[in-house]
Amino acid sequence: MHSIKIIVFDDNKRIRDSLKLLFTSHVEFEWLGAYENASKAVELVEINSPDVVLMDIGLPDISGIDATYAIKKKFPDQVIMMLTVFDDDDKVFHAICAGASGYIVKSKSLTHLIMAVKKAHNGEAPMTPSIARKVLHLLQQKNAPAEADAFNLSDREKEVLKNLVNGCSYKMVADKMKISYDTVHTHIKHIYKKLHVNSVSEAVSKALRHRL
Amino acid sequence: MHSIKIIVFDDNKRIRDSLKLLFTSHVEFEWLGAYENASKAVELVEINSPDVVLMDIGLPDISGIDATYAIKKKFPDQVIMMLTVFDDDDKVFHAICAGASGYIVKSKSLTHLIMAVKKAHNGEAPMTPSIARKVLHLLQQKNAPAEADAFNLSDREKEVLKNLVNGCSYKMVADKMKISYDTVHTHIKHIYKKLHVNSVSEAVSKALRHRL
DNA sequence: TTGTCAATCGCCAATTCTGGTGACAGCATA
DNA sequence: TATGCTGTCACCAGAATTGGCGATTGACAA
Repeated sequence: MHSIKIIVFDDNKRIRDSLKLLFTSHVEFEWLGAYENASKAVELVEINSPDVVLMDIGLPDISGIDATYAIKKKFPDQVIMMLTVFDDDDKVFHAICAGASGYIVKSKSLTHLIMAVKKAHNGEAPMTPSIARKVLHLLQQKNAPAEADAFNLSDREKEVLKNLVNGCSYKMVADKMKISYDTVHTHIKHIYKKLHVNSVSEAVSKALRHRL
Repeated sequence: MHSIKIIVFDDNKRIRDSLKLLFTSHVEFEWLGAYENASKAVELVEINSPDVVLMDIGLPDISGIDATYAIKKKFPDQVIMMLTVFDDDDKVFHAICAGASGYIVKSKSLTHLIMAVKKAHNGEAPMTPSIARKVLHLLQQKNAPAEADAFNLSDREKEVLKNLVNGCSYKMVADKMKISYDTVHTHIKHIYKKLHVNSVSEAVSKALRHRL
């Protein structure tokens, strides 16, 4: 198995130096260089074709997150590991959405870092447990259970609403549910009362927002 | 710091026994017992008030995921760690949505398990990197970038659409955007052509689905 | 300069939606 | 038994939406 090519973007010279020392002293790695800002990140990745990119988040000029977006856009399979002192929800969230493959805080030991880079290169997603926790919470939030019951819609009403969400007109709903147009009308009137809305568009957006 | 109380749900006797041996031989833990099915999980948790629940996924009768839902519903802060041989996307996904605080595969060493339980108890979210990768992918999917450009909507059209999504009528949109009713009408006609729809409800659901 | 396109506005007719007031059967529950 | 809820259906009038047909302006590219 050949060596893992590493490139680094970090504005802190001390960290660049210590990373260089770390990776050049391990034969499993090939050091491609470290850069203090990510403004030329895409070109550098293109030229050097690293196996793993180590990216700081709080970069001047272009943020590590934007750089990650840019790199991922051009090289979707590029492995990028976020390496940072911050671990606030928002940063973590955006980094992940940008396509980061791993996320470890700088306070971790250097052996941890070595392991993490190997894992990332291996297609896994190393991250500190505290980060993992944030990620779990984010995912849980994104998939909060339906709040359908809160509005107390009857089964039939839910069915009508579902069809509305799918873009059906009154007639089409009537057709699909094999009931008369006027019944659909009645159901919808009830739905409107319960959801406190008064148009299909409001009902649809409320339904989707509350995952009914 | 007092000992961490552990309760286990796993249908495999061999595993129950080895977990018992493991945790009773470490003073940091207090062994509350192991059960082969989760049908009484909620009551058992209520009676024993464990610090950490170890839950197998592939349980007979009631699945570990359902049990997790049930426990979390009654005790939202309960720490539950999934302990399983499976790591397919779907199971992982559902376990997380159910509220699992950690997710490690059984193949990991016992020392790993001990560490993981401690971390989970400490509010972190231990998970094997391969699981973490799945979680990242799930989150990335859930937040896929807007495909707005695909439909080629102009800025103004996007703005109108946004207002429709918020449940505005033509009149309200006109008001908000300080343009005439007929202009709104025209914009909407263009939007309908571009999105290949012919009603607000369809447009709204398409917009929300594609995160425009 | 010509053509294209976004953004603005207008009018008209057909269709659809909305809100109101009814009605009736069935089912559960108090 | 009475009451309430769900689900079904009907009619009406006013409001909103939809799909045509236009039009003018300004910006930008061929």
